[in-house]
Amino acid sequence: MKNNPRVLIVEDEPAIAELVAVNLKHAGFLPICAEDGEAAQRAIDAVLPDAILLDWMLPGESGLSLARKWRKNARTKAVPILMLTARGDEPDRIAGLDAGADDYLTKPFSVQEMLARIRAVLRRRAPEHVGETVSLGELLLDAMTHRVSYRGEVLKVGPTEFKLLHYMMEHPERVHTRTQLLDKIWGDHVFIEDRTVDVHMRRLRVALGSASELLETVRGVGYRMTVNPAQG
Amino acid sequence: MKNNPRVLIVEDEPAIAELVAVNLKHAGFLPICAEDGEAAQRAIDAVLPDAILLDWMLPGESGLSLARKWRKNARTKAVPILMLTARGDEPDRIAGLDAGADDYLTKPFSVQEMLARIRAVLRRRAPEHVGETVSLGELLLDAMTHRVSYRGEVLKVGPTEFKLLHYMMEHPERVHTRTQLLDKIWGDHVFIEDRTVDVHMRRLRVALGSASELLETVRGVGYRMTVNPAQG
DNA sequence: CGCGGTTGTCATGAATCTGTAATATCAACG
DNA sequence: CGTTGATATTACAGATTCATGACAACCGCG
Repeated sequence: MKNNPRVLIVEDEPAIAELVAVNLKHAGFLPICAEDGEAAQRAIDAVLPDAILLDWMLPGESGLSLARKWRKNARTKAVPILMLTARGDEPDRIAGLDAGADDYLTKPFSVQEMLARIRAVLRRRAPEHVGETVSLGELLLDAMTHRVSYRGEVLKVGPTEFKLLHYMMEHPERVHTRTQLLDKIWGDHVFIEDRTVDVHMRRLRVALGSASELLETVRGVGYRMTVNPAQG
Repeated sequence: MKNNPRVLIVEDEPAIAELVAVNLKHAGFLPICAEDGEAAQRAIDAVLPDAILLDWMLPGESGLSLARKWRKNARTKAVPILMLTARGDEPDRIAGLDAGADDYLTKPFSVQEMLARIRAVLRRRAPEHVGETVSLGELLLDAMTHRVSYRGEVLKVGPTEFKLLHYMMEHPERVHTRTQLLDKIWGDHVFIEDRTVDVHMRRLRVALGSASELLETVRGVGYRMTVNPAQG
């Protein structure tokens, strides 16, 4: 229930974007909206989504072009792309799939169909995505190899700090109270001081080096990982 | 703060029961005592508690047996049970957890630990409270990420001011008296000067910057948040 | 056993927050 | 206008909360 799949919606028509977002949220996804290629790129740079709903017609860079670009990039290569097209004719479809789209939807489409197809591409990718790498901005964490890197530099992170980081990177932008973190990372049966979390945060910060700016303290509440650290 | 969790204490030793009850009450719980299985059953029949502290050794029916019984009953099935045992050895622990206990405490136990474990089992059962994001015009407040923004700009808001803002944004276009705000945000039991609210409103306004125009003073009554501020 | 590494706790000081009171402004009304 | 009651602003001491460094217990391993 926790790790709702992030679905990036790239759509310039606010009405459609909103409609899709509402339905996705209702279906247990975490929709993120972008009105053009630039905004979409920013969103992807921030947090890698689990799937992308990409409109064919966009102001500026076309959906086709974006799909090609993301397919080339190592980081985004594996993210499934669903093209949204107003036209259903063969040439466009071919072009879209050719550019690297995993599937396509013809407007107008039924909400049910959209959800079904998103689930399908996620299932298809699921095996290779399980326990793979999480990213937050330029910070990468690979659960398999148990490695963390920032801007290419490999960081040495202790066991507990790794688990902390992993959990927080899987739930970015969200404030976690000390108690919540204890429950999730240590287990809710252990009896540990809340303040101990502070110490581990400190250790994590030291390990992260300059990447520690992504880890914010929210006074009176807890901690948060963010792509957009408040500039001091 | 009204709905203090009810904790049923099933313990035949009056001294221990009393000690536990006092500490629970002090920690914001509503303790209910029962000296044996029969009394406990009556208490449960009366009002279903939120958690049960169950002594292992009891006159009459044993704690183990009671736990099993309650676990079978549909009404009490979901109530978390914490076993109190004098012995800490493995067999007892296994038997206790096997009978359906959620956790166990070995006497003598620290009050802090007891409280922590009770809170833990309550949290475990409690639904994950999700913070919704509230908006008022271009002012956004996200409880989940604990962030406030106005026209895209992220604002730094202190703890109390955040709570104030959150509450007032959830009830916009409505005047709140100082007393009402004290009740809702500080809690209806604290004794604080009405005028203190003024100071926090001032702090909130400073934090809001230009967004402070959405926060109006209603002379002689209190404060109000509105989308349509009266023109100066 | 000793060793390096990890873990939870604590003491301390710095940073920030809080409630109150004193003072300055303001708005309404005669 | 000037009075008056209410609100805004400022200053401040006490209280919280957090960061940090130190430390002892612990663990796995040679």
